[in-house]
Amino acid sequence: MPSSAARAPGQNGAAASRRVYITTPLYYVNAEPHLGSAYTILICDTMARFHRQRGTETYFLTGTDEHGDKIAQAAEAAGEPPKAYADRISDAFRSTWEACGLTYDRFIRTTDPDHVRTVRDILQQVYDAGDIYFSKYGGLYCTGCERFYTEKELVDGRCPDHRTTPDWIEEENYFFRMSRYQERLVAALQERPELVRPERYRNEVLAMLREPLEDLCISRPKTRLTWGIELPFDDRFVTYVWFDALINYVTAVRELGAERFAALWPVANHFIAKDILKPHAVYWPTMLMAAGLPLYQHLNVHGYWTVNGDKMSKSLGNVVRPLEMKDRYGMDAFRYVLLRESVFGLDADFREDALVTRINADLANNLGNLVSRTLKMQQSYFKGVVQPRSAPRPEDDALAAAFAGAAREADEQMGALMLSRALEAIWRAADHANKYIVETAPFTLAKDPAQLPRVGTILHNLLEALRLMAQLAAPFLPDTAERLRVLLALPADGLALPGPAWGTAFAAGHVVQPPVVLFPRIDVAIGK
RNA sequence: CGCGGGGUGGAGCAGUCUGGUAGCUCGUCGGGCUCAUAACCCGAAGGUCGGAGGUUCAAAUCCUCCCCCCGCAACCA
Repeated sequence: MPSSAARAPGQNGAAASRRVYITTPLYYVNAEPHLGSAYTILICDTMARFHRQRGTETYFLTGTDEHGDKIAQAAEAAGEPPKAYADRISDAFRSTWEACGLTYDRFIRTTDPDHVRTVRDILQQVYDAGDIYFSKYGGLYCTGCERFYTEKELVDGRCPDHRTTPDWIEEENYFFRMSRYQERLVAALQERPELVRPERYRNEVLAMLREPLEDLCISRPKTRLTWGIELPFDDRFVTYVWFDALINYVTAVRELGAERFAALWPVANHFIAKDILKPHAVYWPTMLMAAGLPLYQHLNVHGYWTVNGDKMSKSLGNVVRPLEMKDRYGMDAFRYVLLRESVFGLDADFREDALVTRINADLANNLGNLVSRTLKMQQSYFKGVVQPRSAPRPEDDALAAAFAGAAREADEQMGALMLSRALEAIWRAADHANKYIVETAPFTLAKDPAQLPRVGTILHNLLEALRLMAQLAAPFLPDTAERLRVLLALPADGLALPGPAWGTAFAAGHVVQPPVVLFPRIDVAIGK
């Protein structure tokens, strides 16, 4: 049954249309994966799993952005050709994401031939349409940095890095007539309030657009930079890295053929962090307008992570690496903490002590222990054999209702990108199941043989609760959901939605497994 | 006159858009249970929601002013 959220227009259009296209940013290959890059892709992975579980056609894209000045310089510093350097870092991303069990459909690289082709096609098209022109550009250029500076960026008129006075140089370049699309972009933001969300970022974009929009310089002369995609209409220049990178979102689905492109592109959901808001909320939609393509469905913007209250940086040495967290705590636990401890759109603080507390409280004590006690009783009293359910009592109905309510609320919250609240809702249902055990006290009833049928019913209900926990938690904790599914001896597709009605998933004679510890409690003092 | 974010019981955070019993997790104290990962359940203490003024029958929430903290070089989601 479709939830109210799935039907709410604008709220959850992706679900309503039964297909969704999810993208991470393309990670720039000048640094290796860290907490921030992991967070974005984890949200995307969770959303993708959520939609797939509901039978929504889902395409999920990630990849790496590999052209531009900074990469050329980093490669030189590393004593490698740019492509070899990009290969190396790109592999680091891919292998990290693979180790994390992420379920993207394609890992695109801006050096991929199909992408290069698409970029050149679009450039040519926009050029032919008259939205790209050739002009002189003057600016303050630091030869040490090989880049232009604005007056504001200079410190006492000097380059902040080299402390030299930049030269005024003039250069001829190609420009994209972005200014032409300013009004249309403002109109789009007003007509579709959820184009950029949460609202704080939409407001920020509207604030940017109160100033006149300048045209965008989209080329770099090869005399200055060769590591890029050559302009199709002038081989003396390569493409500015943002113009190149953003187009990846189109490349990936264009390669799937015209039909799927037409279906998937309008339901594009980009997920980004707030630092790259402007390219995605201003450059990209105007580029799409110029290319005659529809705008994306949503630009979803999240906040930043600090670490123990500090900005995460290499110089502070507090960079959190996803693989280290996975090795130390397990991928599901790491996923859970990131998604539970942050509110989409707001900044969040990562603290390892808070992570341990959260894992112990929610995963070990609440969910893990619920699994242990339920399966243990099922084992002790019935050797794992599921008993028939007799007529439900009010407390049984209340348990079922708690899970139905959690499912509904999780759906609603996911539609609004409130992953943390979806998890809260699901865990309230687990709470309810723990209370249900105390309330119904099957361990007391079991002492009286005459009460065994009631005990069987209670445990049957609890197994249903575990099944729904696995089902609801699956997008967030995929490995745990799978382990639970196996413990419950459910079929491989046993967690898909909509699943069997409450009380009908376990046939007579069904045998479940003895308990295992899903999440060992972590000793706070040691950290494990 | 820069831009943005934030100030909510001991700690960490939701809630503010769409005013109406101040909520969650952890911690503390007391009790219960014994199926369970010393887990689970119940109860309690603890907050003038940064300050001042205003609107309102009613303000953490709307308006005005003020104070304080944090980002805005690079790395980079």
